[in-house]
Amino acid sequence: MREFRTKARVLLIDDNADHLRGIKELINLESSYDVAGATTSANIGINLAKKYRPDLILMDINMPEKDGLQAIQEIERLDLGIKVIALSGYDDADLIFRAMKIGAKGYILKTMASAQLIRAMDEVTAGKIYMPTALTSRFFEYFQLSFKNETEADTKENLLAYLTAREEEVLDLLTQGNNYKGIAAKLFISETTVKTHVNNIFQKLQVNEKTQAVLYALNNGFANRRRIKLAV
Amino acid sequence: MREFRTKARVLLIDDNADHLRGIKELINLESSYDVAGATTSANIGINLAKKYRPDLILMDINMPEKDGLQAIQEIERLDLGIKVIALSGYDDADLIFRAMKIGAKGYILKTMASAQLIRAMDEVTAGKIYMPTALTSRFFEYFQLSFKNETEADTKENLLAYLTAREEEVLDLLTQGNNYKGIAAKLFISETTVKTHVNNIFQKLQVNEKTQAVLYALNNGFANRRRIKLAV
DNA sequence: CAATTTATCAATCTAAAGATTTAGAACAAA
DNA sequence: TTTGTTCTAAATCTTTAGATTGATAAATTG
Repeated sequence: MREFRTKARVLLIDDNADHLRGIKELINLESSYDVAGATTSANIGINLAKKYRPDLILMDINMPEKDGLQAIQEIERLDLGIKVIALSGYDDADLIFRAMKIGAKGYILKTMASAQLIRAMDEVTAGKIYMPTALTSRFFEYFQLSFKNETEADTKENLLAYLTAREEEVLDLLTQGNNYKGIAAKLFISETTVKTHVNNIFQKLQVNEKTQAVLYALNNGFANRRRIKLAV
Repeated sequence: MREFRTKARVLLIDDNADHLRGIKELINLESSYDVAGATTSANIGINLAKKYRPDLILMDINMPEKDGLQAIQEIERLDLGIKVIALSGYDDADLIFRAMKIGAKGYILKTMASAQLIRAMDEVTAGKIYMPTALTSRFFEYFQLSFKNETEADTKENLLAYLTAREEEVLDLLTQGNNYKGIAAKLFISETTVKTHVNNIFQKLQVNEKTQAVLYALNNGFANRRRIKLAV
């Protein structure tokens, strides 16, 4: 499959010149990829990325001069569709989490076999996100730990459950910053009715002002359920 | 390696009786596992989990009676150290995300080869978290999408930067649900001073009420910076 | 040093929020 | 059918919130 496409062009960024040379040779052995450039400087790497628009970047994230994670973020913000694979010496869960958060398409340890790197390059080139099984496990442990507190908070009774459908609508509009007049207009009801609903909401949530109701809602999974909070 | 340990005990929960039987036979063929129980009811399954304390649970998460995700969450809350692998008919990113969020140790599609299931069971029994490569990619796409808005939001000017130290203090107390009297008491200043600060905050954040200022603060990385928001 | 920013406070408004009581209509459940 | 819940609304009242103007002292900056 790979054989039938144009060779993917790869940019290498690693402050360790020896390692850089090693990867370069490894990739040159692979018929599917061309090394479009190689540099030991993150800043130069970012400029090369802009200039040569490679398909793929292998980025060492443990560099002294400039943080590799920051470099990845800058490249992602350019929005050039360049896929970045993070290379790291450490299987640190926080590093993995942060790299994936900012948009790395893969995360490989330098100690891993070259086959693993090629596998990652193949998958990422094919539009997928790739991470070795061992690191995936590491990532998820960290991920689940982040949610643990929140999940425990869920254990306590959620007063939002007592709200009626209409009260939820009103509260939802409150969490969007509306005042009572605005809510009345949007729901086509009178402002006094809104006040009635709001007072009922206060009773049920055991608060006595708008802002507190909104804060309760946001802290207890209401409204923008699109937003998932990660306590890290 | 597995041969030298006691057989791990597995509880099966799947509303589809045929599928349940299939998995049971599959596991019986595996010398490393014993089926400790099998049921088509999530509720009965939870009770069996309490009673028999299996090492592992294979939980179908697409059940009509009770949501499998909810069942996983209940089992996690029991904190019995039972590892749960989610079985699903769908490779839906949101389902995967939610299952892993609440603590599933693995996620396997029913359509996957039995070897995949055994692999997952082996890994999870060994204390790791396991997800097939294809699903991992799916998960991370969703994960990165969640963070994209936030990253972009960072790009736009953050009006919070214009606040003075005192104004930040006042805003912080606002985001904790205090009214002006409360803030005055906590900062040992008069209520009119609080009002002055609040009015200045409004100017700078370009809003005109307390709740909106609080919402702006929460949506723009103010205060609880421990919390990372995942816009999903 | 002069100018600016920041933090403090008062007084005075208007507008909005919040509490409380009462009540009719629609609807579902017992 | 009766009972209960939900949604609607008005009237009334008290309390906050919010806008505006003006003023002082301290700290900062040019």
